[in-house]
Amino acid sequence: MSPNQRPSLRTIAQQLGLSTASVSHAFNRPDRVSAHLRARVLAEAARQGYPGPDPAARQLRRGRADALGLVFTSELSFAFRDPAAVGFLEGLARSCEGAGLNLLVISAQDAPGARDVDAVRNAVIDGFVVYSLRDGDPHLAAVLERKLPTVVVDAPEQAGTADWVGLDDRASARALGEYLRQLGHRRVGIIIARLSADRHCGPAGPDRWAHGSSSVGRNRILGLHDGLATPDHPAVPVEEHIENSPRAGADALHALLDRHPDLTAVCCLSDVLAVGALAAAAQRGLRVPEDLTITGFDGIAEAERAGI
Amino acid sequence: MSPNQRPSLRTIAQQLGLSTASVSHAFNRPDRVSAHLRARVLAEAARQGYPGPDPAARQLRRGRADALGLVFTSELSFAFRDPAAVGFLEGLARSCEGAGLNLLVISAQDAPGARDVDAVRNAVIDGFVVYSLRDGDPHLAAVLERKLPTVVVDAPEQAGTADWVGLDDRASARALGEYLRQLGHRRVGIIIARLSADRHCGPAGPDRWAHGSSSVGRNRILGLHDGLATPDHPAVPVEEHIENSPRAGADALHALLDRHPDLTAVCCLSDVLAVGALAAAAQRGLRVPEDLTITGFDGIAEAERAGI
DNA sequence: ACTTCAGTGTAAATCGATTAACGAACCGAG
DNA sequence: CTCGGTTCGTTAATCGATTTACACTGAAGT
Repeated sequence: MSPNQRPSLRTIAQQLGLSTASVSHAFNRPDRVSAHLRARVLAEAARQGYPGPDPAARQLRRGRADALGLVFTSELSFAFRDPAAVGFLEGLARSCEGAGLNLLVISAQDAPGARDVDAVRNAVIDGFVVYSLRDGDPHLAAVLERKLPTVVVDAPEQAGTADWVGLDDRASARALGEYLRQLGHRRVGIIIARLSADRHCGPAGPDRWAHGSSSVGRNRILGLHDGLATPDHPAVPVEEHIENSPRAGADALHALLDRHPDLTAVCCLSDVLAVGALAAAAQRGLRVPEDLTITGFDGIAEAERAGI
Repeated sequence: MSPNQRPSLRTIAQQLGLSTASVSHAFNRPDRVSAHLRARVLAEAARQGYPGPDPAARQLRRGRADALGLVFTSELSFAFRDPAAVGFLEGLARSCEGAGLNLLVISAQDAPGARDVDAVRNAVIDGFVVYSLRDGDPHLAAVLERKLPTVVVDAPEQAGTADWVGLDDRASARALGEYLRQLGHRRVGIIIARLSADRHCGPAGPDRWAHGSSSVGRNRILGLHDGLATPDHPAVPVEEHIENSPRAGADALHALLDRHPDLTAVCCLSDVLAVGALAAAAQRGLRVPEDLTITGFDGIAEAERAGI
């Protein structure tokens, strides 16, 4: 009634001398009111500049938000640059569209904590998708507390009550290792990004990767080891870099070859790294695969183009 | 009380013989209740498995959702592949983190309509950011209907009551055109992606680009024209491609040069296109910039790397 | 004994909508 | 004239929390 009041179902109903129920029906259940009434309601709504039923109120009453929360890797910047992650995001976005769901992106920074976990607590959504978090990330705990339907993608594998999807990284890496072994490779190196939350950059020993907080990375290394290591040849050298990017792959390849000039193959544990490693190999005058074999991991388009 | 009821402030209050107000305070205003009471409440909450105050209810009462809606270009797939868009997304995500806001991504498909605009209608958010939509996109209308604070980025420029940020595309393109002219270029071509919603692929005449539904593209072409065209030299040939990708840039360059072998310079209206065009030029055995000048637009990292 | 005040907790209105269940009017059929 | 069946609308409970007053209890001040 009062002119400066924000319009709502009630203001419309009052103005028209109707019940809010009728107005609600006019919006949501056209078949349950007469065409005439509906027209009157819509007209009055337009007159008052009513934006339609308030989503928050509706969500409270209906108990569903028509939105999904995606808890995404800490470094959004790197995430967006990683075609594997982008591919996943794209697919998810597409499915959501199909299902009429919105997508709420929650980035899981490593930061202090409180503020950020709040994002998980306050998200108005019906369920969570958790993408590739590190072991023990507090966001996952916060997610589980919400008791909403949840799917964990890739990592961490121990996600409590939540559903999990992902590759069997260890088995596939082992297959790759065995294949390389069959090809005759005996001295193989590994390049990987961000085993753990700290910003280590350089060689990583077994103690480090066995306890890294990225289960994906850990499993891929372990798998390669399963496939490659034998009594007659020692631990596989691992080169770690903080970034997952072509540049990082290149830097790491140089570092690795400087330290182990005798390697005949290098496994990059993501395609993005492999792209950089290829470039670095070329720069060193190495022919691939004659002088050096390089492998990737993921199956992204860029990699195909680069001929990995 | 009843054992199978979902926990809420009230179930906790009842169990403890308190008022819901006290329980609410225990959660949000620790200083307004005694430490003892607070502890009891928290304990009971844990016992019942209470996930904390319901975000939807809180949002209804408080009137704010702590979330921003981003209405994003139709083709999410391309959007994610365009470093310019990704850069924007990343920056926005970062700012939201800083402000304690969540980010709700709403993709604006071209599709049928109804279903999709609903996403805009149902989004539980405090404000909109609209990124680079085509003129007349129904999503923008839906956004404006919500009467929330809104910022339109890049396009469309005529955004009604909403705020707008973006480049002065026309002026910067003109500057580029004039610069090329000074360098002595007289025969210049243009490569651009998606002037309009239809899937046109090939040469685009003035009639087409003057009425294209992408104001960004239109302005850049018009600006180049301002800077390049003179009485003694006719309209600048424009080659359009449906995609904004390196491959598209390459295809377009071939098409353009096949049709106009005498061009001395080609302006790609996005860096992504330019990257592809560079590759295509190399493939044709053209040296850049000796035989052919190629320009980009955006300032993305990949472009710098490619030496544009 | 009479304010006054600090410390704690409560009552109750409210945010804006949805939805079962019900009632009134009307209509042709028996 | 009455009965069963539609059609159109309303009543009222409810979703789960927030927040402004206000009430109560002791203790301290005068």
